[in-house]
Formats: sequence, C-alpha cells, structure tokens
Amino acid sequence: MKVSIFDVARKSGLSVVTVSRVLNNSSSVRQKNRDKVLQAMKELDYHPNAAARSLARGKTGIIGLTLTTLHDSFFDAVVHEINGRLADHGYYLALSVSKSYADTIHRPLFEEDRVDGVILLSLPPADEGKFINDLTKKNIPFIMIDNSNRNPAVTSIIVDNFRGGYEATKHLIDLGHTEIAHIAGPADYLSSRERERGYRKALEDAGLQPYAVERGPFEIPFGYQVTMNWIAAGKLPPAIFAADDYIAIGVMDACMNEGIRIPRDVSIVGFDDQVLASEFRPMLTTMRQPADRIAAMGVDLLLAAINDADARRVTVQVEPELIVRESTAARR
Amino acid sequence: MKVSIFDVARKSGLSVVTVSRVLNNSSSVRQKNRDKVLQAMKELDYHPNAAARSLARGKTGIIGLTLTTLHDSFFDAVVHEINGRLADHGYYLALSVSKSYADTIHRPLFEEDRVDGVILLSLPPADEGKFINDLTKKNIPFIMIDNSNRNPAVTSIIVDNFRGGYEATKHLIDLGHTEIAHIAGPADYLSSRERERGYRKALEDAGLQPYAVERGPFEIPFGYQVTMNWIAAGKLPPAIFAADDYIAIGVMDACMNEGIRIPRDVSIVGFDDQVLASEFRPMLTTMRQPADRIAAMGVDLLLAAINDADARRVTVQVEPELIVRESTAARR
DNA sequence: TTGAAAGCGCTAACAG
DNA sequence: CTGTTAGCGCTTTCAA
Repeated sequence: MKVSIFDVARKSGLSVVTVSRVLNNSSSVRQKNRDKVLQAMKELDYHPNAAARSLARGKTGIIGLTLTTLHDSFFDAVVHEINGRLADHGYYLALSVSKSYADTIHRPLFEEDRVDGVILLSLPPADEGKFINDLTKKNIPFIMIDNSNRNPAVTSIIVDNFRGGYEATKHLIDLGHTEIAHIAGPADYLSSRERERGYRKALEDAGLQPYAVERGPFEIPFGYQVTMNWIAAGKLPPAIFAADDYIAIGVMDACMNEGIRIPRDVSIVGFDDQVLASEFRPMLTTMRQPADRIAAMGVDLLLAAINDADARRVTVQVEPELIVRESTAARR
Repeated sequence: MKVSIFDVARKSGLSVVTVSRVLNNSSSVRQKNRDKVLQAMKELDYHPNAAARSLARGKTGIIGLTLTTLHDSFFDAVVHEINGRLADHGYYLALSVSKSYADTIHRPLFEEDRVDGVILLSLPPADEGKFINDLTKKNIPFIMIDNSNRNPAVTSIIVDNFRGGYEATKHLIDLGHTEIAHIAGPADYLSSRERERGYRKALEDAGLQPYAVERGPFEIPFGYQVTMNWIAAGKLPPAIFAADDYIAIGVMDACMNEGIRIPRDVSIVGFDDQVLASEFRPMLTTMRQPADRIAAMGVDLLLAAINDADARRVTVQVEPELIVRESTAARR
C-alpha cells in the first residue's frame, strides 16, 4: 500500500541512500542512476514522508504564520507574497488563525517542533509579550510584522506610520485645508499613536491647530458614528484624516446618507489601502502599506534568523505611499 | 538542550514506555508514577516532538484547509468554528491559501502525509476535479464545502441556494414588488445558478416575469456598474435581488451616489450576510449562510471519514436564513 | 502495571 | 560515486 524509499530502492536496483540523494538533489549521483531512481519513483507514485524527513533532519520545512482574522485585504496581500517567496526557498507556509493568545489555538503549532520558524502578523498589542516569551523559550526563530511594542531583542518590520500620518495630513494641507480633524485608532496600537503623532506634527509644521480628534476601533461603524455626531452638532470638519480605511468608509457612508458630497463638502483620507477603498465610490484617497516589500523583508529576515541563530536583531521600517484618488479635493 | 522522552524517563525513574503512556493518557499507569512523570515533564518543560509521533503513529493530528482568500468574513466565521471544533477532538488546523490549483501552493501539504484529512472550502469550480483527483489518489480523507460540481463519490456540504434565492425573491414579492431584477454571479458557480433558479421560480409561482437579469463577478464594482447602466438607461428596477452581498453593496453605492434612496426608491436583498452587510447604512437585508452549522457538519463528516475509510459519502444541504434589515421596503 | 525491543521512513556520517 | 550503519523521538507489540 504505502510506498517508501525502500520500495524505490529495490525497484531501481540501488540503495536507499542513493534514492535519498536524488531526493535531495545531491550532485554526486551518476546521471544514469538518477534516471533509474526517478523512473522508479514515478512508477510507484512515490512521495517522501514528511514526518520521517523532519525527524531525521531536525527540521520541518514549514513556517508558521499567525493571523487574527481572515477578513482583511492587507493581510491577504502580505500572506500571498510571503507564500510565494517562501516557496522559492523550499518552505511551506501554514497559517493559524486565532483572535487572541488566550484562544490557545496556535500554541501547539509552536510547541511541538512543527515549524522551523514563525511570522507573527499584527498581533493584538497586549498579546505580543506572551508570544515572544513562548517562542524565545522554545528557541524558535521568529519575526514580527506590524508589532506595537518596541523590543530591540526582536526582529520586526513596521510601517513608518508617523510618516504616513504626516503625509496624509500634509496632502490635506496642500489642498488648502485648515480645519482638519483626525479619527484615531485604539491607543494600544503603536500604529494609531504614530499616525496621530504624524497628524499633529504636520499641522504644527503648517502653523495649524487640530480641529478635532476622536479615538476608537478600526471599524466602519465607528467612523459612521463619529461623523453622525459631528453632523448632529453642526460641526462636521471639511477635512478628515482617518487612521484606517474602515473608519474612513464609515465616514463616507454617513456623509452620503446625509446628502453631504465627497469630496465637494468633505475631503477624507484613509490608511491601509484595503481593496474596499478602491471599490467604493468615491474611491478613497489613502496611504498604502507596501505589502510586497513587507513580505519580502519578512521572509529575508526570518530565513536569516533560521540559518544563523545569532543573526542580528533588527527593526526595519517601510515607507507607506500616498494614493490620491477621489475623496479629497481643494478647499472651497 | 533538546529534551526528549528519554530525559523525562530518566528524571522520573521510569521507562520511556511509561512516559509515553502518560503522554497518551493510557489508563494503565499507577497514579503515583503518573504524577512522577508529569512532575518531570513540567520541570524539564518537555513537549513531545510532533514529527516523531507522526512517524510512529502514522498520523499527524493536523487537518488541512484550503482557502482562496483571506478577505471574506464568511470564510472567517466558518474557519473560526472549524478551528474550535477540531481542537475539541485533538486536531489542529493548518490553513493554506492559494487563488487556484495552478498555484500549486497547497499541494505539498497533501502529498507528503502532512495531514490526516482535508477540508476544501469554496474552491474555484474549475479546480474541483483536480483536487478531488489528487486527494483520492493519495487516499487522504476529505470533504468539500460549497462545491459547484455535484459528485456522489464526494462528501460535501452545500447551502440550499435554490431555497435562498426563492426566499429572497419571495420577500420582495411579499413586500408588494412586481418589477424585480436579479444580478447573478458567475455561471460556473452552482450557487449562482441555484440562486437564479430560485429567483425565477419564486416569480413564476407569483405569476410574475423577471424584470431583468444581469450576470457577472461577485464584486462591488460589478454591482455598481450594472446599476449605473440601469440608471443611465432610465430603467432602474424598484426591487433587486443580488446574488451576493458585495454586488448588493455596489448597487447601494451607485444609488447613494446618484441620490437614489434605499429602500424608499429601491429595495435590495443580498446574499451571504458578510459583516460588511450590517456595517453599512442602510443595513442590508440578506440571506445568511449558517457558518456554525456548516462548520459543525464539516468537522463531523470529516472525522467520520478519517475514522472509517469507507464511511458513506453524503451531500448535506444546510438552509440559509432571511435576515431582514433596512434595505427593503414595501412597494410605493 | 511495567519495560525491552523493534520499528515508523528518512538522512547523516563514514567507508569503500 | 555508492552503500553500510546508526540514529532522529516516539509508539507498539510482547513478555514479565
């Protein structure tokens, strides 16, 4: 039933060692024999057993990646890129979804030598320490993407959110706006804090004051609610920088429902460049996070950590990019 | 450095066999000895090596699940449920994302005995056959969720989309509408075809004619475009059943941009109950697919297939449910 | 109730 | 260039 390396050896008239060699592309196999082995493998429809290889080699060829949700186009883009790049290096990606550390779902993946390395993607800020602790103790190489707690002992990749907040705000200022509000994300996210800091700095550099600042979750209903409140109070800002595309979409939704035109009456900038941002009309002006660069750096750094246990820990920043679409216009 | 079952045996003064027994909850271990072993494990921070266990037992304890995107709240809900249920049975879920079979990304997961079973979630219709073929040949138990090709030899779970399409349309009819259009999904999806069939049947039963039927991808821009075309042609239907929430949202977006009120001027029903459907105003009336029931059935059926190689293949249907929200109103 | 011994399928020295 | 010999860490007979 099960065909093993042994069957291939017998069938090809060579030893298991030779078979193993062709399996691993060892150069020291006579072409003729290699062909024989390959032929036997094909005829037997042989596929090596992953567990046996892992056990013998002490590595699994699998990289684990943690995810908090399967409902985010930015994650989708990052993971897609990582997948491809890892494959180029002979590694496979296994994803594990779980809202939080307490769920305990992905711990077993790290605790039984199932993976050669781990990528921690946008963890809940409060959980970061626990993951770092577990992985460090287990001596599993890992990197973090978009983490909130600075930690020089951990290799991480973060977007320059200060710069992003600055540029987004600057774009509005350049359009002639002077009354610019900000809807910030949760305070425990470094990204929220940095985007807000960028917003404030840009205003300061232009000699302006914040028009208003609200803070809440990265969700459509929050942006909607804030906007409805502003409208009800009769002080809807003519320009808004939202910390996140979902918040921005909530803002647009509220405006459209109230008959307020975008960008004629209100200009709005989001952050992340979710696909929703460009599917919706008016299409949202936003700061794009470069998923491809993030993925590329992530894979490189993780592989470096795997291949050299004491590779230097670094924190790399990647620059976001302003994507101007239809939701912003000059002040009237 | 690495602590193995051997170290635990030595430390506890018992044999590896006994340690293995407590690891597997064998009842035949004197409580006293069990405690000693447990104690030793704790002190050594021992965790069994997954590869070794898999090799010795011939099974991995991992269930693979294929995904085409990480950007869908329905998938998110289904996977979340599956995750939990599988954990209850001692299995862990490993996800693999790939847009299509050709990507080849998840095949290695199936080809090297890395998983004990597989769940194929909403595959591209054209790829179904290839996956079935691969898995069948490798003799790996699997089930399909939301597949498009009927295949009595394969265990699958599908939503009763005919019923869904019927009820959605009936809802509009009950509201007094007589001019009801349908925006269908891609023809190669069984779900699209069935929803449309349900739509036509409901109209027929009410003695009505289809007002219009358009067909295209399950995407916001498509719904938007169709609607804009209708508006331009001066024949926007007063009631629309969209095959999917994204299409429906595109319709709403177009209407709002054109100053057409929903549900006053146009009633619209979607399908899937994506979270977006209830985050947007007006909140969308839609057909909910019961993620929890789908997940529960999926896990049960897969485990049955794993535990009994010739368990009967079945196709189970689950019923969708009409969720009435704000996007539909009585005909004026 | 416990343990000795024999694998699970593959790779890694080490010879030849 | 090829094969022999040991394991990798755990589970599984089979005896005791």
